[in-house]
Amino acid sequence: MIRVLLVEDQAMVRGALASLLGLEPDIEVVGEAADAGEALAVALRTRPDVALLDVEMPGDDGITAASRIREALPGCRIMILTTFGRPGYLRRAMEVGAMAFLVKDSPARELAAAVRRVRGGERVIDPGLAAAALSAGPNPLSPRERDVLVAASGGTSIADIAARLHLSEGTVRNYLSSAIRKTHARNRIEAVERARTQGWL
Amino acid sequence: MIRVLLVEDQAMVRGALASLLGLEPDIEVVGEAADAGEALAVALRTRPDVALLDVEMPGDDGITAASRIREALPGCRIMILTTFGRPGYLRRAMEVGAMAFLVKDSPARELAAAVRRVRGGERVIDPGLAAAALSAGPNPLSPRERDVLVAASGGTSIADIAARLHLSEGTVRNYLSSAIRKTHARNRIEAVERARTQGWL
DNA sequence: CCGCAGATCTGACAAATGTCATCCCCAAAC
DNA sequence: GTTTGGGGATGACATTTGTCAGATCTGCGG
Repeated sequence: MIRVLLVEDQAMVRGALASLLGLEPDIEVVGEAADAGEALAVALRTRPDVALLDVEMPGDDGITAASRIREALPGCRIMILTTFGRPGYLRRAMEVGAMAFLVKDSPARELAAAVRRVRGGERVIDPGLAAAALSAGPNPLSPRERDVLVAASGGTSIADIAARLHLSEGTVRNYLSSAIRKTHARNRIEAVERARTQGWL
Repeated sequence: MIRVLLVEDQAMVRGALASLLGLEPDIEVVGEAADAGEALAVALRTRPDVALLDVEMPGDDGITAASRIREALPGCRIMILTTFGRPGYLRRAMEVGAMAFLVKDSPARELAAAVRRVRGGERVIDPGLAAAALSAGPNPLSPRERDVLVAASGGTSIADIAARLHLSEGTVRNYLSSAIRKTHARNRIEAVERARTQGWL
């Protein structure tokens, strides 16, 4: 039996995935979690062979959770499952030692197959995605530029960003300007958009 | 047997939901579709008792698809399943004659229960969501304001919006200004954000 | 110790954006 | 038949942005 921990914030999707994996005779879902904190706790308690983590969730994301699980249970294999095949996500997932990176719009039957391959020590990564991640290069944003971009999403004004980050307005403008340049965007909103689709935020 | 059509763009989620419903002895998934066009075609071919549609998908959304299915198959009951419990979605779903409105973060076991209740002619709607939809009031945006807001998302400049919609720049500014006022936002980005979370786009 | 890069700030400037008053046209409502 | 509201436009104006050239200060590698 392959013992699997399932981490996904949307309860209905989580239950559905559990039922999907439950169909397989050699796979057993031994734990479920809805967020990063719960994920680590359940992992420690159930000691799964494989942890299957969604990236997008409230609070710390699935890759961060993966990193913590890996520290605590080095034997546990990590699989990342995500709606968005963003290059930056794949890169982070690899840095954290993930064995698989799956996108939710690939066919359902691939999930169990991937779990088996990962348990066997194989890596499972979409070749197209891998190429995109490599050709896109690493995240060009400095930590501060990233902070400012994050704060700028949702239409926050320069003045509010400055207040929230304890910076002068001029500094915020400078960071935004360089973030805009680095993302080849035409304004901060496009910059946020592009950085996000690259998985840089 | 309750014959169900499943419409969801993410293949893995679609497959997982099918497996979840497949566990029920009295429910049969007779068709699957990944977008609005496919949904109508499969509906006509399989004549399901119940169509379970996701809202967010590329191209026409699930509510639009629901409306077309209802026209073509008046006997088919419509259920809407969505990640985001946005008031405007619920309102549109009701206008289109949906019997159920479910959010993906409610528990998995509620899905089959809802399918049965809907087949029995009952409506299934989260009371909290219904209250939110009613208290939020109807969409205050005029059709044109809505168009302009949609075009403005993603950081498009005024000039580009004007070009795309064949309007003068001044007119675009006027529409954006009134959309900003109606959404109680401080700039167009916040306006897009708020309109979107209300389900007005 | 030097140089460099990142973080931070300032001031100045041009361009884009948001607001407002005012106008026209048209169709639906009263 | 007149009021009303949406669609569309113009011009003027204040504010917000994005850009650029400098200018500190810091820690780190050589």
